[in-house]
Amino acid sequence: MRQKITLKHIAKELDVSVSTVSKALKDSIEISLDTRQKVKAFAKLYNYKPNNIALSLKNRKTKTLGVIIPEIVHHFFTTVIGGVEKVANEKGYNVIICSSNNSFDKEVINMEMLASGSADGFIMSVAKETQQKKDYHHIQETMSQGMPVVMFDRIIDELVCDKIIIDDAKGAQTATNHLLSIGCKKIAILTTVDYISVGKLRTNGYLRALMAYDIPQNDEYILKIEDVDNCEKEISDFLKNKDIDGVFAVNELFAVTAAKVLSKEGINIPNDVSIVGFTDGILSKHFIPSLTTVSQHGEEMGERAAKLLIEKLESEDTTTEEYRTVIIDTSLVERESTKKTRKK
Amino acid sequence: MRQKITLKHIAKELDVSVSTVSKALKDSIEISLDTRQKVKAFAKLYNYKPNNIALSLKNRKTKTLGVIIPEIVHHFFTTVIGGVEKVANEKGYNVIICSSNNSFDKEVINMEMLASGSADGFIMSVAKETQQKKDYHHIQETMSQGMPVVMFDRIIDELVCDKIIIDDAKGAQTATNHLLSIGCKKIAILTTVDYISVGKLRTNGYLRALMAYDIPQNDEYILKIEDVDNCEKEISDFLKNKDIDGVFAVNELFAVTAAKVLSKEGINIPNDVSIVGFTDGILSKHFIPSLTTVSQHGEEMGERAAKLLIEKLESEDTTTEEYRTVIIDTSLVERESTKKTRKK
DNA sequence: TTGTAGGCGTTATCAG
DNA sequence: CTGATAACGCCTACAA
Repeated sequence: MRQKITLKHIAKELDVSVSTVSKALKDSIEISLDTRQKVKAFAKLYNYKPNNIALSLKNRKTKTLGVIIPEIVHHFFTTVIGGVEKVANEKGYNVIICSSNNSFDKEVINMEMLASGSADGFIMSVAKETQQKKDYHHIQETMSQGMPVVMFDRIIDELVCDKIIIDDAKGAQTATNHLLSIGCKKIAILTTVDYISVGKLRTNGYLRALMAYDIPQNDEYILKIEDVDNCEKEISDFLKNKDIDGVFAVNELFAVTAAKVLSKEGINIPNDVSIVGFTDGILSKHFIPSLTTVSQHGEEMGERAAKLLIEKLESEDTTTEEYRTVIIDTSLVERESTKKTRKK
Repeated sequence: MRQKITLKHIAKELDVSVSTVSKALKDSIEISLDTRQKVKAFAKLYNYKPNNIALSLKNRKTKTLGVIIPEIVHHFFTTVIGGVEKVANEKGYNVIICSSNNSFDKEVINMEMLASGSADGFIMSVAKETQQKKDYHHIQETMSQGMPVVMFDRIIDELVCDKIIIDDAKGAQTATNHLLSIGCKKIAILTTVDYISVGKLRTNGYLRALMAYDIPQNDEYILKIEDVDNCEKEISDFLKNKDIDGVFAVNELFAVTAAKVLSKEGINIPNDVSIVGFTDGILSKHFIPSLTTVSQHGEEMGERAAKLLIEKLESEDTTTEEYRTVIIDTSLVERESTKKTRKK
C-alpha cells in the first residue's frame, strides 16, 4: 500500500532540499530549468498532490465553504446547494455540507466543527429548533471570530450578516391574489406554527391579500400545522366538509396533501377548489393535477449566497463592515391546479 | 474582530508554556490542579476550540468521511446521505458531501481534492459518465494510497473494494412478478440505456421474471431511455396506443411519467394498466394513485456503508485485505397502482 | 541556483 | 510539575 507522497519524499529521492522541490514545482525561475524538469517529471510520475491540510494550516484558509441546512432530504435545500456548488467550483472553492436535522444541538456541533478549521465561511439556513429557542450564540461566536456567515431562507433577523431571502410575504400575497383573481372567495391557508419565520411571513402575505380584497380574516380558514410528519390527518380533519373554494399552502407537502385529501372526497381540483402551493419541487410538477406554486428559485439563492460569501472572503479590507440583504424574486408558476374552467 | 484563539495565546496570557496549556486542557495529572483550573477557566472564557486542521495534520487523519454522489438533488441519494451522517455522527466522524453532477471530470476533481487531506475514506456512487468511460484511475489511485473506498448503488464490478448494493435484478424480478401475479400479461419496461449498471440489472430481472412465466421477450415492450430530462416525450410516444396491461419502470420518474401519460389518455390505473416503479421516494408516495414500488432502503445503505468504512478506518492491522459486498434487501411497497379491482 | 530556518497549531517525548 | 523540542507537510524570506 503505497504511501501518500510528500515534498520530503521527492527531495530525498532526488537528493535536493525540500524547498528546491517546492519551488521547482511552482516553476520558480530561481531554480534551474534542469532541476525543475527533473522534479516535475518525478512528481508527475508519483502523482504528487500537495496536502490540503498542510496548505490550510499554512495559509490559514481552507478554500472551502461550509453549508449548514436543516434537512438534506429536501428538494429546496438541495437545489440551493446545487447553486452554491456551481459558483464555488467556478471560483476554486470546495463545499462541505452538513445537515442539522432541525436539531439545535447538531447545528451547534456542526458549526463549531466546521468553524474550527474546516471552512472559511458559512452559508446557512437555521434549524427549526434554533428558531424556537432563539439561541444564536454559536452563529455570533463564529462571526465574531471573523468568519463570514451568509444566511438564506430561514434567517435570523436579529443577526447582523449577509442574507439571501425571498420576500415570503409578497410571494404569498401573489399566490393568494392569484386565487382571488380567478374568483375564489373562501380561501383556506395551510401554514406552519408561528415560530417558523417563513411560515409566519407567508401567512401575513395571505392576510394582506385578503385585506386588499376586503375579505375579513376568518380563523376558521387558517390551519397552523405543528407536526409536519403527520400533516395528512390534520389537513384532512381541517378540510372535511369545509366550505371553501381555494387553498393556499405554505409548502409543497401541504399543497399536495390538500389536493389528495380533497380528491378523495370527490372534490374536483381545480373546478371546485383551486390550490396554490409554495416551493417549486418535483411533487408540484408531477402531481395530477400539476400544482400552481410559488417558485423560490433555490438555485439562484445558492448562487447568490456563494457569490456573496466568496466576495467577503476575498475582500482584503476586513474593516468595511457592510452587510447586504438580497431579495430574490419569487415567481408564480401557473399549472393545472388553478386553471378553472367553470363559469365564474 | 476577535481572532481565533490558540494555545499560544493562552500560554502567553497566563505566562506558561504552550505544552503546559495543552496538557492542562487534557486534564493531565502532570499538571498541578491549580494550573489546570486556571487554564481551563481561561480557555472556556475565551471559548477556545482546538484547530482541527492542525490536529488533522498532526494525527494524519481527519475524522471525516468523504461522500461523492452523482446528484445532490435526488431523493434516493440524500436518503443514503442521511444514513451515512447518522452513523458518522454517532462515531464522531464528520461528513463531506460532494456531487459529481454525473460528470467524470468533476468526480475526479472532487475525489482528488478530498483525497489530498480532507477525508480519511470514501463512500461513493459513480457518475454516469464514469460508468460510460470505464475510467477508474482516480478511484484506484485513491485506494492505492491507502484510503478505503466503499461503493454503493452504482458500483464498479472491476474494482476491488467494499460494496453496498441491492440485488437490482432480484428487486426488478419481484416487481415484475407482482405484476404477473395480479394478472398482467403484457408488461412494458421503461429502463435506461445499458451502460447504467442498475438499469441493465433491473432489465435483466424483468426478463427473468417473464421467462419464469413463459412469456417471451418482446422488444416492442422495452424502452431504453437515454435522455432522462426529456423522458416524458419518449415515454408518451412509446406508450401511445400500445396494447399493454402493466408497466415496470426502473425509477421513480419514469413510473410517474408513465402514470401521467396513461392517465391523460384516459387509461385507468390500476384497472387498465398496473404500474410498479423502483425507488421509494416522495413522488411514489404522494402521487394519485400512489405507486407500488421497490424500496431500496437508502438510509440503511448509508448506514451500512458508513459502518463499513469506519470499521476499516479504525482497524489497526492494515494488512488484512478483506473486502465485503453487502446486499441490502429490497422490499416491495404495495400501493394503489397495482390494486386491481377488475375481474381477472 | 540551492539550501536553511521558521512558522501555521497541536501533541508527544523527554529534559529540567 | 513545567517547559523545550521536534514533528505533521508546506511555503517563503533570507542566507549561502
